[in-house]
Amino acid sequence: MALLAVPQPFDFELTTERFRSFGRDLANLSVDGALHRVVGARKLVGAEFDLDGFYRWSRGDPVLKRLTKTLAGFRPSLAPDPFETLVTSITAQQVSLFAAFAIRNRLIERFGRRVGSAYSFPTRERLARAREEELVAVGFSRRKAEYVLGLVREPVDLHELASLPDEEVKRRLVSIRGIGEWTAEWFLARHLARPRAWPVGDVALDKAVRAFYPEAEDIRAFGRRFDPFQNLTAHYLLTGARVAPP
DNA sequence: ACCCAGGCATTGG
DNA sequence: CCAATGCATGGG
Repeated sequence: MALLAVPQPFDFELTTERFRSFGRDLANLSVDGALHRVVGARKLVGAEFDLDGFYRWSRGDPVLKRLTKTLAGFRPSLAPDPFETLVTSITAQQVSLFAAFAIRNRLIERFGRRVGSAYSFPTRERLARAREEELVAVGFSRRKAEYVLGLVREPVDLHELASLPDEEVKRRLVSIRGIGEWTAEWFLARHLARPRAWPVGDVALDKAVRAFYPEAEDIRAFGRRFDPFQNLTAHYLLTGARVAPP
């Protein structure tokens, strides 16, 4: 971390808050204030977000104006690897993040590689050799185990998606069984850092938006007012709902 | 014993 | 096109 150049402003505690709020996270282990991560540190601290532009733009919205002050320096952490992003999202579909983290930790312990006090996330190659029963044993539903095993067999180059526009990324991801709009939007938001990603259908985002904007009706339509900062807005509302509720 | 939680595919109208 | 249903875990 000492050699990592992070743009200012930056608040380490706020940026890593999510890794501590839903139980222990084996792949993003927070110990004694230091964040241990095997690879991808720059992504992890959200270095590529345009916070200055967001803060200037947010002055026109009283809710975000307050949140950007309260959460000053919060850089949404990004997921460094596309495969890990998708598998992690599958674990989080429908269930609480407490349950998702527990299942994900068991997946990592079972199929990942231990590196010091942290673990590397299971590779696509390793999970390609996993059996459905083994995934069920760590807590996946049978259906979700099918999704993961189907994903590892998809002939798609997940790294190539980074070069495509938002809509094309979504189109390709949603064509994969087990990946719907919610998962695709979070991929755009948390892996590719696309400014306009807006995870419609997310129950936590839905609740956060309604908490801060009681007048909100359709969340998809409401997101347009945050253009072109939907991604940062979603993250500030979600974290705000936890640490600085209205 | 419920109910909810950062969805999705499947089925049936 | 939309409504109903099953899924499996963790916390309240």
